[in-house]
Amino acid sequence: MAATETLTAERILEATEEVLRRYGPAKATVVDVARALGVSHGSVYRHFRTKAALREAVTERWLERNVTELRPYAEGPGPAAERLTGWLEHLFALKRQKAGGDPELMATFQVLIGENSAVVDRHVEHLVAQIAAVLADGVRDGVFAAGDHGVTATARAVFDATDRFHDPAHAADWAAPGIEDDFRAVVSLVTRGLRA
Amino acid sequence: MAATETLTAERILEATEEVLRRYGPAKATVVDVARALGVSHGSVYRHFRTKAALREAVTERWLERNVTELRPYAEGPGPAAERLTGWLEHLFALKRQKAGGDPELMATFQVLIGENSAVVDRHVEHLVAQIAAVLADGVRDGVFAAGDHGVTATARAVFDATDRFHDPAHAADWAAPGIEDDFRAVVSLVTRGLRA
DNA sequence: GGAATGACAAATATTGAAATCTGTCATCGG
DNA sequence: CCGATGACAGATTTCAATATTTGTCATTCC
Repeated sequence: MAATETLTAERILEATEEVLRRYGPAKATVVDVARALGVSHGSVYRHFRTKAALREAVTERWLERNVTELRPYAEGPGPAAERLTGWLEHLFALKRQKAGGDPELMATFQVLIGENSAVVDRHVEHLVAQIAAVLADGVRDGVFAAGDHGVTATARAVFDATDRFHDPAHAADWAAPGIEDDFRAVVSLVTRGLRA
Repeated sequence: MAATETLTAERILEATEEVLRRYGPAKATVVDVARALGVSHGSVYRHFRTKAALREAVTERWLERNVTELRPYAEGPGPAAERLTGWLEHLFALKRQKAGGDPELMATFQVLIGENSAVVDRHVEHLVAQIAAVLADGVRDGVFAAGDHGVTATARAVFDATDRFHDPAHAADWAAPGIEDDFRAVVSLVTRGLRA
């Protein structure tokens, strides 16, 4: 039906996301994706060497959106301390919203995450770099101390310390009552630890 | 063969642990446990109402050992700051050792953990209480600040912030190079955050 | 010429019948 | 009398036959 438009990697990725959303990671097949696009599955293989590569590309796209959403905090103006808490709160809110709003989609996402740890590692690098940018501003302004092992190591420590509030592995906890308090307590502990 | 000894809950738990170790969580059956003890499976049901209850008891025993191992840091003498880092390091070392030394056993353990979240929650309470005891000593001695929301909330924040280094969900990461540095960076950040 | 197709082999997943396991309980034996 | 037994029904798991999917490639079509 959509055979009029040319088949691009982008269109295949959109269809794949839709198929994953509808059937889940276990049942979504390349044939399903091709059917959704009204083409033969052979055509999909022209754009993606394997099913794994296709799923990896979807995962990458998905994660990339988070980085984009958080960029304002990393680059935006304002005091570094507020930008850091804003960044952490926004990340947690994003994740919680996704996990709470559509648990099945979150489960699908978690499977993809598990399949593509290399992609995830690269994504974590991006996020840590965003934290590091905020920390660097804070150090420059004298509100944060440069950590014992450099800003990047400290940024990673901030990311690791808040792991429970952004790692999909903990998504099941995010609906628990009191999780907000736990989050605030950790953020408070971490920001105290950063103070100059 | 061991039919001479009386059948106790304790002996059943030992046999169950052995069976779990040998066959893994998916294959370990109540019949296997009974066979290992040389009794009928009906006898096992005299001591544990269900297979789930049996597994829960094993999980509880397993976790209890950790609490015992860490008690010296919680109660022992010495400066609170050193006891805290010692406690955190010992916990991480314990977990890493188990995960690295016998990955299959760790996987088994992780399945049991997942099945028995109520038991795990109680166990976490115990661990947080141990941290809280150290923090309370530190506050008394003037080396730690009482957190904004009380010692227990702060203790939980310490536990949460170091989650990546004790939660079995992250066991796969514990063999990565640089994990030691990551751990030290988080502990450093946290202890800074606690200082009076 | 270059993108799209669909037949095909090998790998993977599904299915349903057979086997095993869980949990109960009437009976046994010390 | 009281713990242990094993036969049993219903639930779950296993296994092997069957069907689907993945990935390739010679051929088709624009």
